Amino acid sequence: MMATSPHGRTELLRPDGSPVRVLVVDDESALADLLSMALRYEGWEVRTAGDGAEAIRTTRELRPDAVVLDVMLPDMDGLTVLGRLRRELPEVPVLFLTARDAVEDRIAGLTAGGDDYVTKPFSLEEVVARLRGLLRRSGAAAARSESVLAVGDLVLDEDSHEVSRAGQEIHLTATEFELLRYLMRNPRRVLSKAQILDRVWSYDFGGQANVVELYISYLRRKIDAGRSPMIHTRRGAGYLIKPGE
Amino acid sequence: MMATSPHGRTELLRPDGSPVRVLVVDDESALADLLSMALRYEGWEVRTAGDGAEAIRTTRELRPDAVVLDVMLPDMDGLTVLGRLRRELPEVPVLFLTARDAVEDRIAGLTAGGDDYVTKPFSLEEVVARLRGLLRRSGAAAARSESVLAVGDLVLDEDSHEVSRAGQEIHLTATEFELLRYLMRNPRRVLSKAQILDRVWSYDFGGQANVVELYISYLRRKIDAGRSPMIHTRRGAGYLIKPGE
DNA sequence: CAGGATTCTCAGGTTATTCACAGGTAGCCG
DNA sequence: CGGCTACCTGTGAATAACCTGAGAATCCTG
Repeated sequence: MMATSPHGRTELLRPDGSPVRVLVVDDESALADLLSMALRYEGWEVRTAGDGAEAIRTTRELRPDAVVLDVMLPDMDGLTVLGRLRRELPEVPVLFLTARDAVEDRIAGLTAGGDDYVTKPFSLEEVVARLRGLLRRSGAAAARSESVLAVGDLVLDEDSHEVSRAGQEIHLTATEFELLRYLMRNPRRVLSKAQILDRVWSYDFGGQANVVELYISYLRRKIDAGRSPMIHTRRGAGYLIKPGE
Repeated sequence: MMATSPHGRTELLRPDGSPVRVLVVDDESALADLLSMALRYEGWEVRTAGDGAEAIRTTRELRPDAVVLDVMLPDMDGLTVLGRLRRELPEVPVLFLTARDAVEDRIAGLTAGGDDYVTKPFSLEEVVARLRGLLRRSGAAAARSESVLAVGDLVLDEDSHEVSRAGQEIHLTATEFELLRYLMRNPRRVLSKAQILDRVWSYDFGGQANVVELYISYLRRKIDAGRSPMIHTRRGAGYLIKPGE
C-alpha cells in the first residue's frame, strides 16, 4: 500500500495501513541517531538498540518489519545476533552495516537470504534505498510498489539501476545515479546543496561543497544534452528536477 | 488546522487547536528577542533558551513542536545539543542557525531528517518560511496546508519556488521571491517600507532604504507588466498586493 | 599490476544578482 | 499652478553564485 506523506512523497505502509516498523542496531549513538532521523522522515517508525542483547529484546517486543544491523557490536558478533533475531522473527529482512574492508565471504554468508548490506561510510540515500528494496521484496509493505521512478520521459529503475530518457539508455556512475534518484524522488521541489550533500554523500564526507555543482554538471551533460532541460538551478536556493517543456 | 488570526492572516495550529509551540535557542539575546517577536507575530507560542543545558530543560518541560537552534552555543556544540534534544523528543523538527562560512564544515548530517538550516545573517522572512515548512511537513500543524499561495491569478509555490500569473511562468530572483512571498502572505494589507526592510532583508542590512522601492519596481515589471496591476502604492504608508481589477 | 573508470580538488571563466546613485515623474498641498 | 516630497527607474559597478575544464588521486577489474 502506498500513501501520500505530509511532504508530498509516497511512502510505504504495512498491509494493515500502520507505519512500517524498523529497528536500528548500532553502538555508535551518533550514527544510530542519524539513521533514525532519516528513516523517520521516510514515514517509518524507528527504534534503536545499542548492543546485541538490547536488539534481541526490542525485536521480541516491537516485531519490526526490517532491521538495520551493524555487524560489529560490543557484546556479540553479527552472526550470533542474526541467529537470535531469526529465532524471534524468521522472516525479517536485515540490512547489514559493515566496514569497507570486512571479509567478503562472511558478508556473503550473512546476506545469503533476502538480506542486503551497505559498507561504512554510507550515504543516507543508499541506506534508505536498500531498505525500501528489502521491504518491497519481503512483502511487509502491502503493495508490491514499483521500483521505477519516472519524471517526464526520464525513467530510473531502482532495481536494475537502469536509466533512460525518451527510451534511450543512459550510463551513470554510482554517485550520479544516487544524485539523480534523490532528485527524482523529489520532483518539482527545490533541494539545497546542503540537503543534497547530506543525503547523497556519505556522512563523513569532508570535501568541498562544490562537488554538488560538479555532479549536477555531469548529470546535465548526460541527461539534458541537446534535449529540453529537466534539471534546473534556482540561484541562491538549490536545484530541482521537473519534466522538460 | 488553519485559523484566521486577529491580524487577518491564516496561521497554523496544533491538532488539538492550541497554538504551535516553538523553542528558540541562541546565546545572543538580541537575536533571540528578534526571532521570538517575529514568531509570536505568526501566532506561535515562543520560549527562548540561552545555552544548551537550558534548551534541554525547556524542551523537557515545554515539549515544543519545533526548535530553532544556533549551532554555536557557549556550553556545548550543535551536534551534542541535537542528540540530547532527540532523546527528549525524537520527532521534533529543528531549524539550525549557522554562520555563513561554517556551512561547509560541520553541517554534515544536520539536515538528514526533515531538518533544515539558515545561515546568519538571515532575514526573518526566510526563518519563518523555513519554520512553516518544517511544521507543515512534520505534521505538528494539524492541517497539511498547501505550500502554494495564491492571490487572484498570481500563484507562488514555496516548494518549487515557482511563480506564475494567469498560468504563465515568471522567473524571480531570490530577493524578489521573498518580497513577493511576504506581500502575498499579507494580501490587501498595507506594509510599510520599514516593515518590508525588517522582514525581507537580513538583520544586518546597512544599505539605502530605497532598495525596497527598487525591488517593488522589479516585481511590477515582472508581475504587472501589461496586465491589470496587483501591486499598489499607498503614498506615505507603504505597499499592498491585491487581485487585479 | 596495468588500464580504465570514477571521484574529487582546484582555479579560472561566466552569468546573474544585488545595490548605489542620480535624474525623472507623479501626487499633494497651499 | 508652483513647489515640495515621495516614489520610480535607468545605468552601471561590485559581488556572489554557479559552471566547467584539466588533472591528481583513488578505486576497481581483469
